This record gives sequence, C-alpha cells and structure tokens, in this order.
Amino acid sequence: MPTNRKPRITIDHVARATGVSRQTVSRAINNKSEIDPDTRQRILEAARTMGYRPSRFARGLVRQDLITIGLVIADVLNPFFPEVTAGVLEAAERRGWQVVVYNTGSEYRKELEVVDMLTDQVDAGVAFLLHHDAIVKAATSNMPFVLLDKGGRAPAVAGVRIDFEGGTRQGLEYLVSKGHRRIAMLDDESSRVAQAPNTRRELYLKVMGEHGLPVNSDWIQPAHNSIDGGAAALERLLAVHRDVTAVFAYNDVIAIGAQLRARHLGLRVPEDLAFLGFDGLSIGELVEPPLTTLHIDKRRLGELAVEQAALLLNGAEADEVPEAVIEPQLAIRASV
Amino acid sequence: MPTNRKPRITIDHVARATGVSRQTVSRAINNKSEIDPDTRQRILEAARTMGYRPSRFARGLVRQDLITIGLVIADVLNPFFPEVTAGVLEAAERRGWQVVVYNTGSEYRKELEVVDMLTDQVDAGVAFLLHHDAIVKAATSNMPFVLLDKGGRAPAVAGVRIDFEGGTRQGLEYLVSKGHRRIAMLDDESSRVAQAPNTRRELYLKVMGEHGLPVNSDWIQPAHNSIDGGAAALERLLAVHRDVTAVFAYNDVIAIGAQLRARHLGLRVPEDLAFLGFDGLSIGELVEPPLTTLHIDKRRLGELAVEQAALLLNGAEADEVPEAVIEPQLAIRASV
DNA sequence: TTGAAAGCGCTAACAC
DNA sequence: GTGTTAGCGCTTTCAA
Repeated sequence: MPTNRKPRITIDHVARATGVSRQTVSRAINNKSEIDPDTRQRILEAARTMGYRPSRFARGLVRQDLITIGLVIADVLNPFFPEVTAGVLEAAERRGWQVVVYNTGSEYRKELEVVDMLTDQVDAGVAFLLHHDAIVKAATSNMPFVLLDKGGRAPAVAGVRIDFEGGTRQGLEYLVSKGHRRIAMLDDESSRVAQAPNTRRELYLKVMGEHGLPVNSDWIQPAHNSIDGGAAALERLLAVHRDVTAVFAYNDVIAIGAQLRARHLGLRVPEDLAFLGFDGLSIGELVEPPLTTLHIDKRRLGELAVEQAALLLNGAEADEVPEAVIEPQLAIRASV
Repeated sequence: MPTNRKPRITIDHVARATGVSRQTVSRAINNKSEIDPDTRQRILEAARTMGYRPSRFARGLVRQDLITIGLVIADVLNPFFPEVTAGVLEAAERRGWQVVVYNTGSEYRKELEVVDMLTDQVDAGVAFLLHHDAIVKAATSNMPFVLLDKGGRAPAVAGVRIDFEGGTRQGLEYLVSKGHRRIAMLDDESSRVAQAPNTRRELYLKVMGEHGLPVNSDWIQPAHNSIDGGAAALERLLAVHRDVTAVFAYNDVIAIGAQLRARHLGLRVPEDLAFLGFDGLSIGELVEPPLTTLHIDKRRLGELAVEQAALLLNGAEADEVPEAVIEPQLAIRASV
C-alpha cells in the first residue's frame, strides 16, 4: 500500500500565509475575543483552504483540561453493555470528556492487554473486568480506575457494586412464593474463573439452603453467555432434572435462550416451567411470554462509574470514594 | 467539589530520582534494547512507585503513528449499532487504532456539534449521519471522513453504500411471490428530514408501482424508530387500511414493534398479516414468529468503513476511494 | 550503554 | 489588537 501521507499543516504555515504571528492564528482558531474580526475572518478562511487542523497532542500538552476515559466492556453485542455505554457516554459528555471504547470478549489475555494499553492512552478507566489478575493490575496501575461490577472486593479499588445478593434473594423468594420448590440455576460458565466472592451461583446455593430447598451442584448447569448457550444448557438440565419447575438464570440472555428452547420442546411457560432472568434487558419484553427478571438500572450504573472516575481524577484515593450500589428490582412480567 | 489534582509526575522526576538522564528513563519505559538490564529494572521500579505515567500528548507530538478515529452513531441502544461498532472496533484494533465513540440520537444540532468536535479530537471520522448539513460539514472538514451509509450521494464523500434498492426489490418481490398485493409500509419518521436520494420509502413506491400494485401515501405510515413506535404506527395503519395483508417496515425494530402489537390485537402472523423487516437484527429471531428480514452484514459494514478510513489516512482523496457496497440478503424466517 | 541537544505544535503570559 | 517568549513532556537524533 503506497502511503502518501500529506505533511502536516501547522499553525505556523497558516501564520506565514496570512502574514500574522501564530498567536493571532491561535486566537482566531480558538474564538478568543482579543482579535480584529476581519483578521479573524481572513485567518479562518486561509486555515480552511489550506486544510489546517490543530494537533490535539500539542493542545493537550499545553492545556490541562482535555480528558479522555477508557471504557472497557466484555462484549458490545451483549445488550447489557450498550445500555451501560449509553450511561457512560452521556455522563462523560456532560463533563466534556471523550470516551475510548475497548472490547475484551472476557478473554484473560485481552483483559490484561487492554488494562496495559489504557494506562498509556487515557486519563482514567471504567471497566468491566472478569479476571482477578486484570483487576489487580488495574487497581495497581497508578491510574484512576473504576470497576463496573465491583462485586465484594476490598475498597482498594473504586467501583460500583451491584447488589446481587439482594437481587437473588428477591428473585428466589418470588419463585418460592409462587409455589416453586425445585428451582434450577443456569450459571455463566465463564464466571467460574472470576475468583470473585459472592457470585450469583453461591448466592443461589445459600438462599436455596435458607429456604430448605433441595439443591446440589447438579441443579446448576453452566451455560455459555449467549442465547444458544442458554438453550443448550436447558437441554442438559432437563436431561438431569426433568422435574424442575423453575429456572433461575445467570442473566437475561441465558434465560431467553433457555425459555425459547423450552417452548420449542413443547413446554408451556410458566405453567410447565417458569423462567427468571437477571439484568432487565429490554429484549426480555419481546419474547413470549415476556421475561420476568431482576432489573438493573444499567444506564445509572454507567453514570455512577463516571462520577467515581471524576472523584478519582480530582485526587481522591480509591478507598475514599463513597461506595455506589445498584439495587436490582424485581420486574414481574409473565414468565414466572 | 474541592479538586485536589496531583501535579503530574514526568519523566524528568523519574530521571532525577534514579540519577540517570531522562533518555535512559525513556529507554526503560519503551523497552528499548540499548540499556543495561539492571538500570532498566531500577528505573521501572522507581517509575511504578512514583506513580509515573507517560503523557500521551507529549508522546503523540513526537511520534506520528498514534491514530485515533471517531465513531459517530445515532443510538447505542438500537441493536443495529452495536454490531457495526463491533466491526469497527475489531478492524481498528487490528491496526492499533483507538476508537472514540459519540452518540448523536439523530438530532440535527448534535450531529453538527459532533462533526465539529471530531475535527479537533481525532484523525478520522467514521459516522452514521442523517442530516444533510452535517454530511456536508463532514465532507468539507479537511479530515478523512467515512459515511456508514453513503446512500446515493456523490463521490465527494467516502463511505459504504448499503444497496437498499436491491434489498427493497428482493423483499417486495418475495412478498408478491407469496401472494400479497396490499402491502403497506412503516417508514422511519426521522428519515424524512434526511433529504437523501433513494430512501426506502421512495424505493417502496417505485417497486410497488413496477408491480402494478395499489399504493399511495396513505399506505405509508411514519413510525418512531423504536419498538413502541412500530406498535403505534401499526395501529394507525390498521385504522386506515384494515385490508392490508403484509407490512414492509423501515427496519427490524419497527417491524418487531408492529408485529408484537398485531399479535396482541389478535391477528395471526403471517396468516392474517405478514411482516418483513430490514437489517437482520438478531433480536428478530427471538420474537414469535421469527422475523423475516433483509439481512445486512453490519459487522462487515463497520470493517469496510475502517478500511476506507485507512485509505484516506494514507493520502487518498475521497473520490479516489473505491466504492464499497453491502448487499442485503433476504433472510427467510417465519413472519411472511 | 548513556547523555545532551533539538524540536514536535500549540497556548499562556506578558509585552508592545 | 498583535507579537514575543517560554515551555508543556516526550522521543529522535547525534555525540560521548
């Protein structure tokens, strides 16, 4: 590929071409007041025809208020993340910040790479990180870092905590109140590696135990985090426990895949088998019956994370940042 | 809010602290070879404990290979865009580029603002722009700019063209082949302002005319680009044309909203009313019956746009960049 | 293997 | 209203 990059046109070129100093050009470009309107006009026109564009690097070096944050998500295609992203973009825009987006696919190597990269490229990171090592790296990176799902981690990292325990409790109690006793779980297979405390799976076991309901590990099926993954996991589950009456899924995506498959198998939802999701995705309203779920305000999650990043950028230490918590709310639709 | 920003730690501080020149620090940080391993180790450690992070601005000023592109989309929450974004992120990552994301909500003022902003902040723009003025501004901005939906515009702007004509033709012919003659359209209300040639609406009228099918403007209902918008538009449509047998929608989101509403109204799909979408979103597979649609390879769209941006960054003029076209493919599911 | 000098493109501060 | 000077933090020469 013959690269044919044009040499950069600088403020000096424009200054020379218009016979003024580069300071005056700078004034024109930046809409400063101390400049003759005619001069400004002349300079602006010359700049435009010459193809001048200010260098963000030179500018950033001089001004100290150009802030860019890095948003690290696991998967743009999972509808959970666009909603978080919307919140982050909006909150960042209000502050005049730029947002660079990175996708990790929850891969171990990729998460580490991205954290490294961020350190060089942005002023603060807002990240959804699965792997413990990546979280440690982020926490010790000398850079303001906010976790989008802090889980039960120590206050050494800033982040938003989603109250999965409250959510799980609320959800399972609702299932129990509807008369279900044989409740299975479809877990996210990749969350096994997370090494984080209080995973949804442990909470499920705990809460089930509290209600004296039968569970052991074969009530839990790992599922790939996708529609198809949920569908496949449901089949595996039914092969082991045909008598299950309700399924509690790791998230809505898995729940939807499972519910769809259940209906294809001829089961009635919720009469034969009930489904409870987690996340409150809007696509849960499109399926039949609409998915009952524990709704998380994902937009707010993004906004809170940006607020924490702002505190860190202002000099706060991670352990001084007040904890932000998102409480899942039971959204009763029709699948339970 | 008491801002308490720490003064920046520079390479000079690290140099002084370790008793070497800043050159040597630079070598250590950048993993250059001409440096004593022990010295490197010592420096790296000092840098870490001092909290040193290189300034991207200072670096960017010196090196010329740090590229950032701006991705401008209409709405992160519309599932069309995450797929495009995935393609853009992947292609950009392969090239080592950063991607800054902006959301316009298709608002006129916002689009103009974002184009202005981009000019200062990134090296090239990849954008989904609705409004003519914003497109003109982008095209004349002195900056490499690629449109994600070039439509039938002149070659003065680079961009990917989605062959809506081919798609519309394919779709309508399929409806006709299924025996439909009274086919209505649910148009996107905001595309009215676009002033672009070859809109889906005009294509609908044209192709319907070619088949000698009855149409006039009341067969077209404008819909807000959302599930609820599609639902509302369907009701309006049925109020005017109870005898319609098929609905061709501007896109899948509108089609899904309409189909959902039709079923709530007690209509059978496709027996009483058939639905044809456009875009090929994966959420179309979740509804019942799964939505027949004209599938667009959105990921590829994003990749092609990045490729064009690369050509422009290498010095090509917009009108030299070879045209890239995406052909919609009829995806027959079950709603027709 | 290390250091010194130069300069990337811009704006802030101050002079005129 | 405009120009001059200095310097932001770094990497790239080049010299030692």
